[in-house]
Amino acid sequence: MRIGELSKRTGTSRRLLRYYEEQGLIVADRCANGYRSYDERFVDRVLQIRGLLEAGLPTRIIKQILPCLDKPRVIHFSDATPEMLATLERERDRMTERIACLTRNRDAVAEYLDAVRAGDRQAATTP
Amino acid sequence: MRIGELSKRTGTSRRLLRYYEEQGLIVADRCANGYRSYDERFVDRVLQIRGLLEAGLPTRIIKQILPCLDKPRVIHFSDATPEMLATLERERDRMTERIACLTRNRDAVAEYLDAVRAGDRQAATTP
DNA sequence: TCAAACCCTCACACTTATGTGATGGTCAAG
DNA sequence: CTTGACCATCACATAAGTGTGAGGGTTTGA
Repeated sequence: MRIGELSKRTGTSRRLLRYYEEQGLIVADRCANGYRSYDERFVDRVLQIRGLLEAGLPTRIIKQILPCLDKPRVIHFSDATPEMLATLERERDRMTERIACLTRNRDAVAEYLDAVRAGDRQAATTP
Repeated sequence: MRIGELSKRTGTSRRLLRYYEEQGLIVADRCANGYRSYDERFVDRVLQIRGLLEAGLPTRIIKQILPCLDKPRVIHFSDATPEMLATLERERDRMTERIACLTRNRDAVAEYLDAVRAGDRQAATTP
């Protein structure tokens, strides 16, 4: 598929798809005419990237963790330098912190909404 | 406490504390000489703001959800317009999505690290 | 064959969260 | 009274993610 279709299927502008490529997050191959060519797997990959960006991770970090997330879990030990592993552990912990913070605050928002709704119900039944 | 102490206690630069104020996330009162003055509660509040920023929420949204998170759960129904409630529900759902995405990817990173460690152990015991 | 709809690269612009520095006021300790 | 450590505002700068448009090729269908 070409960039336009990938753009539609991921809800991501062409501009951004090119940007992700520039940042090394995806590597498209090229047709004879120079057009980028993507296969099915790019759809999920792009959605994953967007989810991580949305969750506050910078492309620099996403680039580092993406290779760990490939489906046929093939570990290239040559890639896994100690520094790399340390980085990944740090990122894993940071992600855990983010999850905790988001969960705490989401629950508080949800609780607030529930309370408002309870108040509404009471206000409606006891005027 | 003045801005310098709040900065130290929250690990947040003075510049950013002023920025958060400019964005309406915190409201400091002023001493006679114009210095900002903060009480204890600002420490947690600032840490909460940083956690949410870190988790990818923009100040615009943080400003909207912060009032729901106050401890003495006092609901100002006058504040709770239908649009406001709709916004909060949307944000709650977005936060839930972020949490899911982060959890998925964090688990994948953790799994990868575990696999590498298992491989190391095996490589070490069967050379 | 011509137009519409793609694609390419390049470049400038904007927003958001930040850093840094200039310029100057306040205050406490020597 | 001066020095150093605070504080204030203001302005300029930067990186990251993203939009937009110019200038120019390719493909496809009427």
